[in-house]
Amino acid sequence: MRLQLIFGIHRATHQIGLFIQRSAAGLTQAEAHILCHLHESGPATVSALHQAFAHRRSTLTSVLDRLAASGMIVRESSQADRRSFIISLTKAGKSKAAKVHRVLESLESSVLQNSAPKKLEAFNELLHKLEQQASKGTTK
Amino acid sequence: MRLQLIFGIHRATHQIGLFIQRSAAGLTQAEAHILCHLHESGPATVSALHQAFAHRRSTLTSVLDRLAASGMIVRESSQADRRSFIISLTKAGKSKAAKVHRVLESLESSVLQNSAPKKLEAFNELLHKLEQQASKGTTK
DNA sequence: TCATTGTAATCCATTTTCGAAATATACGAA
DNA sequence: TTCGTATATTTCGAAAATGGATTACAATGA
Repeated sequence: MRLQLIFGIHRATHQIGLFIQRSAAGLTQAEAHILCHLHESGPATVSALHQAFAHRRSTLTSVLDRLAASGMIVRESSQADRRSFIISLTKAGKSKAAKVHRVLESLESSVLQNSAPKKLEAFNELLHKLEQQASKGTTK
Repeated sequence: MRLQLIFGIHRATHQIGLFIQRSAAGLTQAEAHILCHLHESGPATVSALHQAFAHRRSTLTSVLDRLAASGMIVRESSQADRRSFIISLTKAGKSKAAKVHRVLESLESSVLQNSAPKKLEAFNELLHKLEQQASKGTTK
């Protein structure tokens, strides 16, 4: 039997990475994603970003270090839980994030246009099931 | 507007990576994928693998180096085109590949079972469109 | 044939990602 | 309070991925 989901997802991920490189000069795929997430959902903790993308926490630390070094984000320690940091976009970060988000959005919409909503639904359903199954048995 | 496809794909990729680590001791996600591909489709050139997964060629070289070093694959230069190498599984590689393939297959089938074929179709359609759009404008 | 251009894959230096251990804070129970 | 355990994040060194230059071969046209 042929693997039908996994290979495609893997290839798509790489292709998206290449796309980001071409269109978002100077940003890593991870960096672009994080900026976009912050753009969409506002300030977030490292944990939240971890949940959103399933990077390793230490990977996130590096990515955030880079984004902070280039002035895109700031870390402020949360007063609700002083172990946590709240990551938020700087002015420069907001502008960059908006730009990248626009590009990715147009990529998505060019895929989704003329496509029945049912299809998107089915796509997300399978993807979600896959994530669940893959993370089954993981306590954390 | 919210990104609906890209984030999910990214997260799923990572999750699959974690899954592979847990179930295929000692293999990288990339290594596992390559073994599975060879298992499914038989000997292949580096280019073919490149097309299948969209890794950078230099990345593939490293991955293949590792797989060769651990005795999973061999490189034989192609006689049709002596610039190319044909990658094939060794005995040990075949056994490992079959094992990993079985695991990933069962992951997929647990996702696909009880799921209308239409859904898989829709999934692949969107994924394929996405790849196309993302690689648009790329000569190579 | 020769020169030119293109393709396949690798090598090396650099960047990114990661794992394990460490640091700091939170929280529940004795 | 004080201990023990759990959570949030970072640090640091190592492994993996990458970009650019390089080598080797192929293919085309004069």
